[in-house]
Amino acid sequence: MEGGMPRRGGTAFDQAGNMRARSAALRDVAALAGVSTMTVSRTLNEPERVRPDTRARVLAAVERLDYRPNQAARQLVTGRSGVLGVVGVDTDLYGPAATLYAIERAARRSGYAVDVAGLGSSDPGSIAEGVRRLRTQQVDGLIVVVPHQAAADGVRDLHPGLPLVAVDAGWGMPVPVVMADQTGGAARATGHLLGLGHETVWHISGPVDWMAAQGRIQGWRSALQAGGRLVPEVLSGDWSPQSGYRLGRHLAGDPHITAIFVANDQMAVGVLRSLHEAGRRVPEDVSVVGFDDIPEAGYLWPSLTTVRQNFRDLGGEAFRLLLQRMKGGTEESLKIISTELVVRRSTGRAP
Amino acid sequence: MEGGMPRRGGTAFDQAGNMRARSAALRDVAALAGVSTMTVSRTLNEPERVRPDTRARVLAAVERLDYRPNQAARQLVTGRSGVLGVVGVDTDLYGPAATLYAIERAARRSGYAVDVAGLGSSDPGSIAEGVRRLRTQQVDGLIVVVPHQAAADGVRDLHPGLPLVAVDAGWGMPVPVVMADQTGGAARATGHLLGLGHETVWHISGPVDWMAAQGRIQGWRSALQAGGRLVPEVLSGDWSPQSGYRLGRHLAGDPHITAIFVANDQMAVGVLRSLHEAGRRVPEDVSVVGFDDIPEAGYLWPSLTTVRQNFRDLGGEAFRLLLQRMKGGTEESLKIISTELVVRRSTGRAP
DNA sequence: TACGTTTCAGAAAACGTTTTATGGGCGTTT
DNA sequence: AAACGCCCATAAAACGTTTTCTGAAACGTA
Repeated sequence: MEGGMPRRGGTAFDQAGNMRARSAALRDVAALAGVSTMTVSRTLNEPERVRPDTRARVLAAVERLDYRPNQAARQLVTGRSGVLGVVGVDTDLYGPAATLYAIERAARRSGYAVDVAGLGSSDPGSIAEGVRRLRTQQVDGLIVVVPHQAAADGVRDLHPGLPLVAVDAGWGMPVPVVMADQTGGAARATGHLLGLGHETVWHISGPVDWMAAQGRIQGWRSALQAGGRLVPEVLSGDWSPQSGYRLGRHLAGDPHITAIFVANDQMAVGVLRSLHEAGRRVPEDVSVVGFDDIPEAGYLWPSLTTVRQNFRDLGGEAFRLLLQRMKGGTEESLKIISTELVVRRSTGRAP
Repeated sequence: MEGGMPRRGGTAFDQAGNMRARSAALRDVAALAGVSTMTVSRTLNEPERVRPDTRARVLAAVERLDYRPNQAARQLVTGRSGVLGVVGVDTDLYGPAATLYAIERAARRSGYAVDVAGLGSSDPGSIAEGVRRLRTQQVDGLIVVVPHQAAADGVRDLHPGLPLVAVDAGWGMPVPVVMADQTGGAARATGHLLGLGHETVWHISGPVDWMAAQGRIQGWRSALQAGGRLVPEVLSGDWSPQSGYRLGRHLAGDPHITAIFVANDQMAVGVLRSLHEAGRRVPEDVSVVGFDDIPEAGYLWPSLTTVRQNFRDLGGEAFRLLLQRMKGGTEESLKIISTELVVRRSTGRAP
């Protein structure tokens, strides 16, 4: 190798002799505009502090070279990456996906990028692993969407020193939490059915290690108890239509059962099906309420009475709280997103 | 301010006098282990090139200080960030969400982080903007999940110089493309209906500016033409159950229509509903086929015959192709993921 | 005109890692 | 016993930005 040219300050050529092997740096812009790198940096970050004509010259150079600041270099000195991490379960479920999109949208509006880390499972170890991955990426803040009890426990043990907000993690966490009003929604759903004259309401729940499942069970139970009703045994599914179908078949066989509150709409689809197969009409013989209000809910046959969760608000609030923490604020530490009962045709008066 | 201590090399104290205001750097580990920073770096990156006893000492120090490499610094010198960008439409639709998760999973397995950029709309400008955002984040490669025609056009104009793979973008792109076999799936669905004795098959499509919608229209049309059948006018929806319902009502009124191929399962839900309301039985009077095989499909009433897309494969292949490109390979440039007709109870012999 | 104040721009150091080049110790070969 | 390699470890430079400090010019006022 003969000598080699100095790397710093020289015009960039690639092996073939073409210009621009490496992309433009601050230095290149500065040279073209005839100013120092600092002036370029300032022009970009605090434009008002540089004289209009200088600014114009710099911006022209930026434009001409298609200059894009190197985030890594900036981050190295500022300590901020402009990236937010989102840890979530790796699932097709409507809720988590919708929440993720809402977070991303809110973050983007504020100029943050979003790094996602999916989790195969969600034991405390696995969630710690996800957090570790994102910390390695130097994220400025973290939103943990971990609806499992175990995961929530994992959140407690997390390394501090990084702003963090949990979504759906239940009460009593050492970090700010945003969650939908599962309990209230479930109670309203149950109350609605009781109000229609049903003796009691059966419940098909989600996996009991999910916070949301627990909240819905609790709301359902307390509504029954408030009305002095018998609290039937909880049937526990896994959120899938298939599990709804399977458990629904049990219930369909018992003619005394006239009202079912299902913990999510997907399982409700399976329940509706099992009732159809058993020849029990909805809502004439049996009333069904779901949870989530997935887009299909209003177009099932019959259309599904359900509890709507506003995932967009959920994600938006999670981001807002995180931003607050990142700025050092600490006012709010729990935000409950209200849920809404949407009455459609799958519920009717008790037979 | 009195003097101030030198920042470099000094032990880190915060204002209160506690240690570890800043997190451990290579230098700190090196000091503790009694070696140079380079030895630490090598221990972490090429462990076999350092003597076992030294290695042990270094690793102990790493452990003790809870050292995590600073990605920004590493990236600054290597030019690699270890981050992949995924730009996608900002939607709740099952397909895109499932694809994103599949990509994330595959990337994670290979040690890459994933940065997502949602798009409000997907005109060429908006997609260029999304790509720009991710380039700023110094991603090592880019997967563009942009099912719109307009977006696909936008991909053509993208800045080169960054490995890029498009998902669902159609043929003839200047970049590698991974897509599901929309056309074949639609043709099989249509052929299935014709095989059951139906005169012809009506089609409710997705928005015609979506590549997937175009592919399915084309498959449906060619299957009809191959059978010498009349090709009815295409009714175009927006993927939502509501639009399926609205368009379904038109078709439900015409007793000559006995077979409908719907471009996705969500719209099919709306179609089923409109048929029920009109008193037309499925499959006795009308047969319906959907597309996607969403989890609910098998539990609708009647269960829905549909074309299954393997989104996991789609995402996995997209990542594989991208990795290939990032390594400089250029063998494959088009990968078609096969689709599969799943026959259930919503299709039957022509009346 | 001289002085103090403000505004604008530049120089140098620093962020934490890897790349490249160099040096010392040790075993093997003649 | 000297010379040659090889392995292991180190020193210094470089990546591209911002922070901090310093200087010069421009402005207003006395």
